[in-house]
Amino acid sequence: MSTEVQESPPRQKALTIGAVCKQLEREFPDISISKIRYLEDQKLLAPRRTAGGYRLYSPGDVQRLRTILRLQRDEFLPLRVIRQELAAGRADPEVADKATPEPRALRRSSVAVRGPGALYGLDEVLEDTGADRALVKELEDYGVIKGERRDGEVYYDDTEREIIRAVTELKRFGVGGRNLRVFRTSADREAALLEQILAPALRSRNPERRKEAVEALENLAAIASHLKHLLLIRDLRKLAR
Amino acid sequence: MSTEVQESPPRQKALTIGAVCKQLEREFPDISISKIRYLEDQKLLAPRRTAGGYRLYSPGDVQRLRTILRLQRDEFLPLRVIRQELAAGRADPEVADKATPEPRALRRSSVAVRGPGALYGLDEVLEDTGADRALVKELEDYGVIKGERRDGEVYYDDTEREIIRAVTELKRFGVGGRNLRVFRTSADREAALLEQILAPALRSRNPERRKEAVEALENLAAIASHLKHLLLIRDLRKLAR
DNA sequence: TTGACCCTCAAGGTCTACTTGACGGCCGCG
DNA sequence: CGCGGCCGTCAAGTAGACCTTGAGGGTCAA
Repeated sequence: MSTEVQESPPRQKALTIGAVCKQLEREFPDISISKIRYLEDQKLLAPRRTAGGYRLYSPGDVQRLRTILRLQRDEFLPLRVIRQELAAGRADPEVADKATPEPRALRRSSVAVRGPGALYGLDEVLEDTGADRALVKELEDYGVIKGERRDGEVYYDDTEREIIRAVTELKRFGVGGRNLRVFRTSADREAALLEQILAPALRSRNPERRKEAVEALENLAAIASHLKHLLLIRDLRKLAR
Repeated sequence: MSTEVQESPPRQKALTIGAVCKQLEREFPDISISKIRYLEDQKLLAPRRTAGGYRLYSPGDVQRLRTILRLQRDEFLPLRVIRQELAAGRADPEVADKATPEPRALRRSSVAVRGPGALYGLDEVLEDTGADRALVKELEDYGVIKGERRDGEVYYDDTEREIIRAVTELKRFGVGGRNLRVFRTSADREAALLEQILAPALRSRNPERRKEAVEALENLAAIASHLKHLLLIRDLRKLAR
């Protein structure tokens, strides 16, 4: 319940890389110094440094590392996905949590900016989302979705299908039509913001750099989505009382 | 257990490998004949064969293949683990069931509009998120977070702490200061929208109704967050070409 | 019989996740 | 101050997972 707050500065709890390694090797036998450094190289960690360049890991850093190793060992997640999960704050730092209702909820990589490319026919999408034809038309008119015309048929990708699903649900609550513009314009504005930041790299002729930029974009998107979510909650809490 | 095939009609839907491939390439664009053969090589499939050696896939085989591909794409499981899951009968072969009463249980990152619960001291938050004091001050000045003053100390709730964390990460990418206003104003606008819809119920004197309204608010917030996320991805895909 | 499809098997490619080694600097203790 | 034990970067190498390719040849249905 009450959060005990300690007064004095018990800061100073930072460890060197070797100490971290020793501390974790009981729980994760295949840890190593080089591996920890590698994880940093992959942008999964960012410990602070001493003047001389030594890495110093705070308890928070160590906890983050523990989470990374657990996701890797128990959930088999690739580092690229772990990075996004962490950026989006979607990873529970709790370890000894009580029963998880579902051992493994579907976790569809939620920030796949490079599309997988699966396409769905219109009827399939309608069936699947419970939307009606008029709604889809409306969304197309608003330019929210576009579909891909191919020999007389329209196909939608998975993001579009999910958009249709979400909008259908919102409609059941009475959010529809022009109200959706609120969402659209804010998304557009954020995209513009992110583009502005990454524009040079995205247009680089060096494919290496472009790949990095797309990855950064995915990470930024994950964090941005998370932030928006949090801000909305913050607003709604005020509302709810 | 002879492989006697009766003349009876309701069977005989076996497909050749090419046909299977064609059937699945909509849902799984990176499927290929060689990949299907590889999966068999890895003991994940065992279709029956014609006298001449051709593989013949029953509907059950195809379903199994679909499960494999889904576990691989959505759950990131390595083939070794998928093989075990299948052997243990632990994989759900059902996907196309239309009997979902509520279209979809949304259980994404929690939308706990009520109950903040724990409070965290400033130092704790700084330690934990890697933020610096100036950033927190800035966020307070912008009115994004507020903290709770209590006998000379400032405390933050978990949402605020996560906001600080997210903003800190964004900053590492070069998103800072006035750019954050984009996020803030869009969150505010959405909150206003949701309030407008639920205002009567929220202000009701009937506690039952108010409770319902808060629940609806949480649902709406979850869907709205998801939608924003999808829209952002849609925009970014265009960006990333 | 013919052309599209399928077979196996060996070799090779690409990607992720590290490890190794060379060369050198930092840190604290006596 | 100097010594031994950690720590730093960087380039190169390794191991395994997951497929693809290509050669050489057989099967199937019209």
